[in-house]
Amino acid sequence: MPSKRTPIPGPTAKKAKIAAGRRKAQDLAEVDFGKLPGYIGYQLRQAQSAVFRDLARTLRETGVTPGEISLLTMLKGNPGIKSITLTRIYQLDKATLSLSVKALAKRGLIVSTRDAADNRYRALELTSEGRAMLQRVTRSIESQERAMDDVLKPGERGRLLDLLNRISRAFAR
Amino acid sequence: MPSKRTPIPGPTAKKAKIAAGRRKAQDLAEVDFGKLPGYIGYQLRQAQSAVFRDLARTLRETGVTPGEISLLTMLKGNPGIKSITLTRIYQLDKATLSLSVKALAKRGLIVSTRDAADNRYRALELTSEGRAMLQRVTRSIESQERAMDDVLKPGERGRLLDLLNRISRAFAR
DNA sequence: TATTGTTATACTCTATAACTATA
DNA sequence: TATAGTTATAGAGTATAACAATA
Repeated sequence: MPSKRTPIPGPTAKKAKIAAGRRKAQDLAEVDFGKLPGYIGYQLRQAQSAVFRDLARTLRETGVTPGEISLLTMLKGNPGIKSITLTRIYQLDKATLSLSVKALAKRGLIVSTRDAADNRYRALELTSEGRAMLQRVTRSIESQERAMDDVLKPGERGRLLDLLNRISRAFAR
Repeated sequence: MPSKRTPIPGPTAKKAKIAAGRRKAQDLAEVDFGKLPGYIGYQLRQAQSAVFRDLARTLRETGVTPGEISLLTMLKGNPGIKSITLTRIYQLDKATLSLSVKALAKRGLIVSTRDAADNRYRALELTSEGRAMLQRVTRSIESQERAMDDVLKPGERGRLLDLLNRISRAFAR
């Protein structure tokens, strides 16, 4: 004899769940965001965090972060580049970059060798493993970029890049 | 009798410093960014971090972070809002939001009171100190937004907000 | 003295897991 | 059982300070 309340969600439970979902959506629709949506700073943060979250999901099993992809790409285009140059580009403290370099080196993706001309420097380079990894994660990046193109009309990608670039430069010191 | 090397930088030292500055700028100009500048994800991160850094500088003495400003604004427009609603909006774990709420409450900017109808909920509200603080930091936000308008042509703000919004929604799950 | 880089330490933001209280 | 919230803990990512090596 079945009990009045079955552990298997029946039609009633299912309906309740859908109703709860609607109620939540309704709650969110009623929320007043004030002036926030009109702030570029706010929309920038929302977009950046959505994109970052999505990419992190895709990259999870590679163990490479979006920031590390930038570093690997810079090393590919500029073999032998110095840490100090990268700190200037990304406005990072040299201690911060030193840790990233150490982590990438430990995983065998990059090597740092002493500069012959000036022994204070270390020349950073991709290993062949690093090059392979970069190729792999670049595919993820570019598939994400194509997903963005799906919500952009022709010409809008270029306009967005230009606008973002001008905002960056307005606050670069 | 003055030593050969004076601790006050003379014209020679000044020239050397300028030359070093030029050399650095030259180094940076020669860097190959590869495909990075063509990625929306990359430009988004650069812009967001430049804007965030600038705002953090302005807000330093208030002790309020950009994320906390969003929360305070939401509480102003939606007095009595529940934590759980905010976690859905900002895709944050309830534990993360609990810590933010605790920190703001400790500083006397918000209060959380038990909901009479359903005791599981806590209704969040601004205190008068919170309202005053929000007014103060909103001035910083809006002055930063005006600085952005300086690099935007008429109509571009609206277009940028729309583009960012579409990117956010493309990756919201 | 100035520059490059490393290490120790700490702070912020975030998540996961285990928990309590309530429905 | 499900939901709201808290606490403990841990992992990124970042900065500051002190240091060593080199110029």
